[in-house]
Amino acid sequence: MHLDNTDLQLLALIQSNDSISTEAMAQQVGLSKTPCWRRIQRLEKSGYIKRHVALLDAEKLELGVSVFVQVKTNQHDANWATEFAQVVSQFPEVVEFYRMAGEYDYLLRVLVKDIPAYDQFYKRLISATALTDVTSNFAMEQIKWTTELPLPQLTKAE
Amino acid sequence: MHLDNTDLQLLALIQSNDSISTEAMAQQVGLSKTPCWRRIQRLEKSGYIKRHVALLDAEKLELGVSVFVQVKTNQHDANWATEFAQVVSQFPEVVEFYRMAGEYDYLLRVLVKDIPAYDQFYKRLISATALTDVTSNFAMEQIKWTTELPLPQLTKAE
DNA sequence: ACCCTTAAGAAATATTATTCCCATACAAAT
DNA sequence: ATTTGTATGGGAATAATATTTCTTAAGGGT
Repeated sequence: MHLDNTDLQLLALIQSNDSISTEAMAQQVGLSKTPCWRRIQRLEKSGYIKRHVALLDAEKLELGVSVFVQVKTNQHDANWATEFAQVVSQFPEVVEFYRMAGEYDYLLRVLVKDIPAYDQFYKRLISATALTDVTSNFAMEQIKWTTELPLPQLTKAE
Repeated sequence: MHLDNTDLQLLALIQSNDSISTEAMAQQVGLSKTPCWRRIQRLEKSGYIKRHVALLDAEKLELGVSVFVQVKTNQHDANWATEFAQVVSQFPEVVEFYRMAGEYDYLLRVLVKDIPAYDQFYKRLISATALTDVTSNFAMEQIKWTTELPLPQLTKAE
């Protein structure tokens, strides 16, 4: 499926602000609301738009501490990996979870209230997974965090 | 400001799915739509709800590669740090950016199409910041990624 | 009992989303 | 050149939803 300039503009708009009405969006991209609405429908059905969510204030909700957890393991068979992915993903505190190339095997971002809360989490993690080589790195400050994908710059003409 | 169980339920709901109508939300938390709507307004005005966004499919948009960049520096004065934060935040590819405790000073998550695209980014980053100690770690697989905060479990009675 | 505050809900209204119908542009086929 | 099909846009009507308005009930303090 092909995305033209207008589609990209709409995606850029909607990933930055989803409160805006179809009519207002239409104006911004130079369409009337019907074709604009249809394009967004199409982007949703084709999966470019995955979901609509509200972003909450982590600080206000006492979840201001991000901890990055590096995991090394010597278990490398597929079954173990699947099981491990399953178990770790269950934890709501684990908001990001990657399998890595290089130095360590997995990287987690864990979101907690404070250090003691992290310690609680850590103990649960260890007992659930029997990991041994786990390094925790604490973030002091979140300088930037965005859900906006770096979309390609729009071409002037098509 | 105090959040009761219903507020937390609403936050949990809306951070998971913002397409749902006020009426449907109201049903789920056992309210009629007016008080439900008012609670959400209140949560927005008080800042618990920061914004409403659409989440796009990074794979489909050819932005499937996450690179974690660890930065060490010996510059530690406040002016330099402010300037650095500014410059790095400008890059749209930098979707997360933390100041860290411990081993390294900063951690970035950079979102790119592929390795060559990362190399392009890397060169721009280096020339913009004059950094020397930079380690790049590539994610092979994104096992979990969510914007949903781990909200406290709801209490049975208040 | 009385006042005051807080929160709920029903109904009315305003706004927005969605559908329906038609128009235009362009390309391929005859 | 005319036709036919396909893709895209837009105006107007309708349906759904958000927002306001008004009213009621419950609890706490005097």
